[in-house]
Amino acid sequence: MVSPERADRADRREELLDAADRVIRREGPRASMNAIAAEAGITKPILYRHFGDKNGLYHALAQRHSATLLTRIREALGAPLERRERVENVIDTYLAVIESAPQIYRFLAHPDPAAEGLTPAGPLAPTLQSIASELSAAIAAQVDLGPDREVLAEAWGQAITGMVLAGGDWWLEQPDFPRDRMVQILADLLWGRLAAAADNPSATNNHNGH
Amino acid sequence: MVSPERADRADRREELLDAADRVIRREGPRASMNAIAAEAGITKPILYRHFGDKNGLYHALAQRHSATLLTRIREALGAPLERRERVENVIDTYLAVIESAPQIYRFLAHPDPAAEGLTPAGPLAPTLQSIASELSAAIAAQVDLGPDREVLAEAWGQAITGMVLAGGDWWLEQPDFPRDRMVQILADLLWGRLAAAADNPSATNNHNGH
DNA sequence: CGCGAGGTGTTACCGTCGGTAACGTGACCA
DNA sequence: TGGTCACGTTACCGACGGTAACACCTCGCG
Repeated sequence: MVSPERADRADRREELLDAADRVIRREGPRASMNAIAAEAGITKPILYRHFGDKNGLYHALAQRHSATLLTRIREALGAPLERRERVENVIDTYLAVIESAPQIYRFLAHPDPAAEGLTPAGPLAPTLQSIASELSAAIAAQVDLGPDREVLAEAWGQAITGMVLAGGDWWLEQPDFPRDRMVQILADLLWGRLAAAADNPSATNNHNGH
Repeated sequence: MVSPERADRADRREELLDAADRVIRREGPRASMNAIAAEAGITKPILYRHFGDKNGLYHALAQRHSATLLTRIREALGAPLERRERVENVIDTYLAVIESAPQIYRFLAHPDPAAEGLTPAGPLAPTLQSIASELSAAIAAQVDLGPDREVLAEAWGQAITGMVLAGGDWWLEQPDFPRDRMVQILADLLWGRLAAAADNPSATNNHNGH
């Protein structure tokens, strides 16, 4: 074989994940097992020996990337800042990551739902579920929300994750849209700016209209 | 043929959509064209003659359901209420719909991304994109947001849609969780309750900690 | 040295899916 | 009667996820 020296199995696994990473970066989250195998210079059965099935590979690959993302989010969540700055920090961290590797991010956030099927743990991808949990825990620990603390924190964790997800998806497609501006927009939304703003004086459609 | 009288083509199309609807309700959004054809008592090529491809069928089916959803959302967005009540009304409308037919809703919100591929128009499903647009338009028309009005409205439309989507997904899986309570939780979030709440006095992890 | 064991790799296949080509069949109309 | 046209079929294609079966290479051990 051309491969010079063969490392042990764990290293080999990392090589395969590198190959999968390259293919997904190039072709998006719908890369086929054949394509990944070809990129690695081998054929399908080897992939299956290492990862069981496509979900196994995707799971391994997702863990790899989400580990760093989760770590950074966790840091941002625990940073000794005022709450507004902390929230901005978390959002900025997320947006920075998805900006730096959009294809990989798409793979993490919008995985091909084929074949995994039964995920009763909600339609958020596993990585985002982890983020949501982290967020819920941080809210419950840091904010005084009264007796409904736990439920509120959990629901809000999910909702905020979905909010930043959708906002980030949209932002990625806006050309020349500064990241810090998007952070402000999302933080402002969370800060109730929509609720606090005045009615539009020239409104034609609101309840003052007619 | 067993079919007694054959209606004209448009009616036939509705019959096929009914069949697809039944299959999706039973098997979820991943129903195969074969299964749908079988449910309708015919074979695949007829489906393809009517709908072009799988996306055509899905699109037709989505329009059918999203039409009513969009109408109701639009009504709620234009209702002559105070803003908070209007927002609650919109969220409640959405949650009521997804509660009444979860499988259909999942089909609308989380379609099988196979084969449609190139949707550079964002990862929100088409139906949700419509909702987001509607929402953005309503915000831009009704709320005084200063010079950044349009950008804010568009970004918030996406973000709020994602927020309610993720929140709704989570809520669907909580047993015995009253809908109006979830509406309040989401509206409170939009109203900045997270931002306004006090720090948790017994916090171990916040910036007062050490 | 011979020889089995086990890991690495292959080819060739299966079932399913979305999608299509080619053909049959009936009603309707000049 | 013969032609046309829509409705329906069977049979197929290529791509996919996944697997069985076999080849090779190397290493430890008598």
